[in-house]
Amino acid sequence: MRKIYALLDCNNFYVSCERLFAPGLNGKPVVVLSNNDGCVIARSNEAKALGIGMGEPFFKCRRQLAADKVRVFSSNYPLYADISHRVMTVLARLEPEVEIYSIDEAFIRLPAADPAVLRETGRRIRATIGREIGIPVSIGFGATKTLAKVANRLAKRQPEHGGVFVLADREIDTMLASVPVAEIWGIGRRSAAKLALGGITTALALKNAEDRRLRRQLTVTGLRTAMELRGIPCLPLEQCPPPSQSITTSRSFGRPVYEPAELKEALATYVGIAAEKLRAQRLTTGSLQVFLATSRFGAQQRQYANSTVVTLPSPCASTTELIRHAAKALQHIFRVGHAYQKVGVILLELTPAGRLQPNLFQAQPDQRQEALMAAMDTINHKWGRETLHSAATGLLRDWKNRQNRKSPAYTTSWHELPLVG
DNA sequence: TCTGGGGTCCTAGGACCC
DNA sequence: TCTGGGGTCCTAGGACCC
Repeated sequence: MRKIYALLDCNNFYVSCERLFAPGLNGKPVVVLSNNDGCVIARSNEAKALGIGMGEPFFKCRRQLAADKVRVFSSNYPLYADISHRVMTVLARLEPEVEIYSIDEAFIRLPAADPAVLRETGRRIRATIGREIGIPVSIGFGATKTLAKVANRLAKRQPEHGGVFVLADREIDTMLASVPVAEIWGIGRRSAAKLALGGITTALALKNAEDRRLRRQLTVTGLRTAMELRGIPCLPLEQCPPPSQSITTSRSFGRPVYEPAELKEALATYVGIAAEKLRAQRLTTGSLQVFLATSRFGAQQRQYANSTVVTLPSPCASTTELIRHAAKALQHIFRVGHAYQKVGVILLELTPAGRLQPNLFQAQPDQRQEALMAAMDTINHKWGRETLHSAATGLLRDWKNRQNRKSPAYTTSWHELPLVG
């Protein structure tokens, strides 16, 4: 049976989450900042209308934001993750074939049908999520994932469609002619520039471009995108997420850091978070990469960035053991005198826990360690991250980043429940 | 003063092997 | 002294995504 794809996308997701618990923000300009209050990463429509750009550094637009009375929030990921989960749960109840693609997007696959029928399906999903969760969403339908993305963009940009748009076969070319090629999913800045040299500036021109040339200029990924625009599905619906291949944790510091002791504390903290994610997915890591860097900006100081990979003696998921290896790796790449801006860790070679290849010299995995980690995860899950943490992560933690405008964790912390009246 | 964090996939080129 | 061809694996870097 012929299938059709839909993309559901939460409108201005982080801003919509903030508005859920502060309805006074509806109709007002609102933005949400990235970690460390660095850049603007979500904007309400009112904020977009004021000309605030996506990814704009906060320090550059700070005065404009204040002058225009824009409400500014630090990002509150526990809140957004929880609301996302609720939206996806409702969607999964309504539709059997769903791929959760990101925190605010999901692909749906459903039997092909008359555009009017699809439109009705879209409206029903949209209304149900709006009623039960309170998050506004847009839904676009198309013959492939890439076309569904295009349809979603039209649903969002053209209010007359009421948030739902079906890209019917006969109007595809007319629509694609009006879409700049850079806005197609999978075509970034670099590819768009390459294509422009050959006169390809619209999605329609990409659709009609010659295969050999696409293959050469943009590799198979570019060719796949063009095929998808032609209505030939090349990207499958991934209903169960494939297991992670790597887990990264890193943060920018709130101020430049010079002291190795502070770097070590920060690194231990991130290793602890990464290891917790690792255990939550029931994985172990076979090697880890430690990296550190000075700021990419500010030409006045010397820049330095380096990284190193450590292979572990045997696969491991213990915070304390990983901290030990990471600290040793850090010593290798640390150079005195630099103004460091960030440090981080990547866990690699992830394999399912339980089927360990034990080290020849270590008869069996350390069961006391495992029990300790399990207890720590349980406590932290119940009482909040880092209720219990390794002493290596420090007590003073003066290096921590800034988050001066954070809303409460309304739905995930007993201490921060919203008050009524 | 102040510029995020976490991922995936693809390719070219080098090392190594037979 | 000169001279082949085919294959795998690994890594770094580029590009893209949200």
